[in-house]
Amino acid sequence: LITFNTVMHIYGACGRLSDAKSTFELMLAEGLVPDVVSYNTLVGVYSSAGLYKEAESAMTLMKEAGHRPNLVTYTSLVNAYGKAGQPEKAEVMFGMIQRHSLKPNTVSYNALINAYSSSGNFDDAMRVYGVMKSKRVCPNSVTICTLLTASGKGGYMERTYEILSEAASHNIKLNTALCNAALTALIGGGAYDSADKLFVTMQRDGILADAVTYVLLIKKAGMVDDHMQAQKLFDELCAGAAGLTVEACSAMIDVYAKKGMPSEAQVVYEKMKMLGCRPNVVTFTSLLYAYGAKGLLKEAVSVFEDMVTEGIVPDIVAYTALMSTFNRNGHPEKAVELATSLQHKEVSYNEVFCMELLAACSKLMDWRTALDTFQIMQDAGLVATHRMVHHLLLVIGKSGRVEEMLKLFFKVKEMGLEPT
RNA sequence: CGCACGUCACAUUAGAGGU
Repeated sequence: LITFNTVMHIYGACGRLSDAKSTFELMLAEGLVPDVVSYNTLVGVYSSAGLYKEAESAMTLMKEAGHRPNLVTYTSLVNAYGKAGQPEKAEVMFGMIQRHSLKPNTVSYNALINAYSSSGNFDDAMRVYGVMKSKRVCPNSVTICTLLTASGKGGYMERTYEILSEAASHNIKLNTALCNAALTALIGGGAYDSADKLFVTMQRDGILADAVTYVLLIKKAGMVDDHMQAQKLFDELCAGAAGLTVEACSAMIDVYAKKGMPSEAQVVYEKMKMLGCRPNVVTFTSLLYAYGAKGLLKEAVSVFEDMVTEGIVPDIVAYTALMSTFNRNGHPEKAVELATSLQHKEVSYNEVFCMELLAACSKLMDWRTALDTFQIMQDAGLVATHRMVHHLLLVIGKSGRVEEMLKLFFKVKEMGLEPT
């Protein structure tokens, strides 16, 4: 039984949801009776993916089998809603914990705080933290880490130190993950000097920098235009004990991409392969961008092809980067063609992708495709933004279709998007 | 014999668009 539970968990951890589910079914077929942990694992697998509907039906399955959901089950569901970007529902689910006469513990509170953090709602994250303290539930280092992330995402970088002092007052020792979270908040808020200072403090206090720390520092170096420093850090990581990661390599390549140094990016790419670090879709996208931004269309396209040859499935970001390369290098028709060929594939459009497609339409004065794009967006349930609509109006207008343009203008207004 | 010990929930890092 424990073996099956563990296997399910492993599948879930690497995103292979259907394998996790079939393991559960296999378990039944083998005549084993799933226990509370089995069901919780199943709920947890779906929750981490933000699939709250599936998580809820797993809980229903659990009840039908005669098990009562426990604190772990409910906390998973709080997490499910958090991951789905629905903190209000997470809060409701949190309330269910008490309604079933269970007592939320530190992990439950952390999950709820993180639900608010993920959606950028720092105030509510802090509010829940306050409730947690008033109920005498002890915060731990995960709590502090989550709050730091919340402050960064919500744009309250200046509260970093205040939160760190919360850690001190609860006798929570700083660790690497905590410092990384603080560094992220500081760097995200542009407080580069403070970030440097914190890094010095880390070293002084013997808190080891890990691969995540290096990613942050490499990124920061890129942001202050110091690619030499970024490379130095990268070399340090390659040589050091922390271990090289794809994230670090991708970050390094991205620094060069943004600096317009594709050959240096290529060198990093070669080096990572030599060191046995496998490039992923992010790595390839950054490399592609490096070439595309420099006007090297052929090279960019060949990076894309290499990626596919390597058996890596391009995602929506990779496709968008390729489209943008076409657009920037005088081939908007290829961008449109690419988008058209995607209609049969398993990629879901997002707003960025649609904007890039619109940019192509605009260059081609292709108002029909532009309107189609808008329709596809609606069908996909994406909300129309002002930027999107402005772009669209311009394309149609510039194509000389005043009637269609006006029609759209009023249609959008009716949809509830007030003209600015 | 006792004790300890295995499976479930929470946090930090990389890529694309700008009227």
